Formats: sequence, C-alpha cells, structure tokens
Amino acid sequence: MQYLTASLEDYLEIIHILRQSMSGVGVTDIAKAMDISKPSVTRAIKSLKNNSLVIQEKYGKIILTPEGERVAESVYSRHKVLRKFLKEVLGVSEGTAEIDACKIEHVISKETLEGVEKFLKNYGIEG
Amino acid sequence: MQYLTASLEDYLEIIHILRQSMSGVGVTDIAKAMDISKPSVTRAIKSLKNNSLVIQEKYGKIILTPEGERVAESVYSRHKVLRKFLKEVLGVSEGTAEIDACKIEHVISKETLEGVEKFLKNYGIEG
DNA sequence: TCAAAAAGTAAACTAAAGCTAACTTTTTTG
DNA sequence: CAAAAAAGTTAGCTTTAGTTTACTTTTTGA
Repeated sequence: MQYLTASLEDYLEIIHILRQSMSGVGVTDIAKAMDISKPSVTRAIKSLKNNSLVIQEKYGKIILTPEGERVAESVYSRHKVLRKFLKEVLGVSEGTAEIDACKIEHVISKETLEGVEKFLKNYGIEG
Repeated sequence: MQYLTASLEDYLEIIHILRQSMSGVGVTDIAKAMDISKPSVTRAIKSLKNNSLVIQEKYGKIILTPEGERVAESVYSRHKVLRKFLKEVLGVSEGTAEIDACKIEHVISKETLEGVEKFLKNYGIEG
C-alpha cells in the first residue's frame, strides 16, 4: 500500500479515533461519525480489506491491522500537529482548525509537515 | 457558481497563468502544462463554459470571463501566499512549497488563509 | 495550393466515492 | 423464543475526472 486516497485515509483515521472510546467499531458507528450512508462505509471497508488495512468478518466489527493502525496513526498525528499549528500559531478558531487540519492532513508533504513540527518545537509549543 | 472542484479551480488557475506569457491559450497548452490528455482538458473546459467561467468558440482559444478571471485570481493569490509562507516561514524547499501550495490552496478556509496573511504581515514579509 | 502536421473534439471506458432501495443477518426485548 | 429493531450488505444509479482511440478542423510550409 504505497498510495491511499484522502477518503480511505479518513476511514482509517476515524476507525482509530472511534476505537479509543468503544470496544468494537461497526459500520454504523463510522457512518454516523462521518455523516455518510452505511453502504458507502461498507464499500470503503471492502477496499481497505483488499489492501490488508482492516479485518472484518461478514457482519462483524472492523479491526485495523498493524499496517492499518500504522497508517491511521500517521494520519491522525498529522492531524493533531496541523490543528495545533493552526490554533496556536495562526490563531484560527477551534472549529476551523479542526476542519482545515482534516483536509490539509491528506495533501501535505513530509517536508512541509516537518517544517511545521520544527516551528512548533522552536516556539516551545509542546506536542 | 458557488462551489468549484479543486480540479476546475486548477484549470482556471493555469489558464490565468499561461495567459500571462502567451497571447492565446489553447487546449494543448493546458494539457502540456498540467500533464494530462487533451480530451480531459476539452471536457473540463466544457464544464467551465457551462458555468460561464470561460468562453471558447469551437476549435478556438480559451478566454476567462470576468467571473472566471476573478476566481482564477483568487486561487492564484492563495497559491502565492501559501507558497511564500511555506518557503519563508517554514523553510520548505522551492519545489515542495510549489507542490504543497498547489494542493492546500483548494482546501484551506478563508479564516486560515487570513491567519497566514496576518502572520506574514506581522513578520514584515511583504506580499 | 494542397498535403501533412497540429490542434481540438467525440465517444466510450475506467475508477473512486457518494447515494437510495431493498435485501439479509444479528441483536434485542416483551 | 419469536417478532421487531438494528446492523450490515448488495445492487444499481450518479458525478467527477482521468484515460485511449478515432475522428474533424485548422494551420502551416514545401
């Protein structure tokens, strides 16, 4: 899995986040969290399964594979760094920081992310 | 025209940029600049025509309408602000700044863009 | 001036990602 | 424990945006 779409990255991220507050993540949980239909989720999960990023028995809960977990954490980490930067450095509101971080996290390069992290570190804004 | 896809914004932007160094912008110019096929360009132009953002007679050159020009300039302006910020503030390389600006310009909110502009102004980095 | 090259278009295919309607399976609960 | 509710899936539609192949139109230059 070298390339993932923004959409599939979002699914992994939300599964990761939901997992932190519930024992098992299901299609309906994801659909509600992302405000999309259940069939859309089912199809996305199928695609993630094909890429060995999640495991799910038919009608069962969705579990991230180690690789899926790795990708999800990577995306979520980018999200948190960007959100912090937008809020603390650019003075953007909570809500906008959340929304924009969620979009920028999918398109930003490694180099720019590192620039952001370096900036936060230099200014003593801890992660 | 309240909402434009990232792709269509890119077409408007590239037409605007090409126009600065050539008298008439054609399908082939755009295809080469964006490294995509000519039929892809033709279809995108058709969509922009439907939205009254460009004018083109059959087999003719492509011209931005005043509204198209307004949108193109808005996108390109975002691009320049972001590129400058990435380079001057985050210390990102020329090439990466160009690439990332080109992606972030389509997803960033007004509020965050204003935060970026304010930051540049505060630090005396002139536009 | 007319034939070849270049430019532009049309048609049809593909993939991603959303949707609804209708179905099956599982869970809950009276 | 069986019926209803909830959860999950399937099938088929839509849009966007890329592709290739094959066509038409325009431009150019020997």
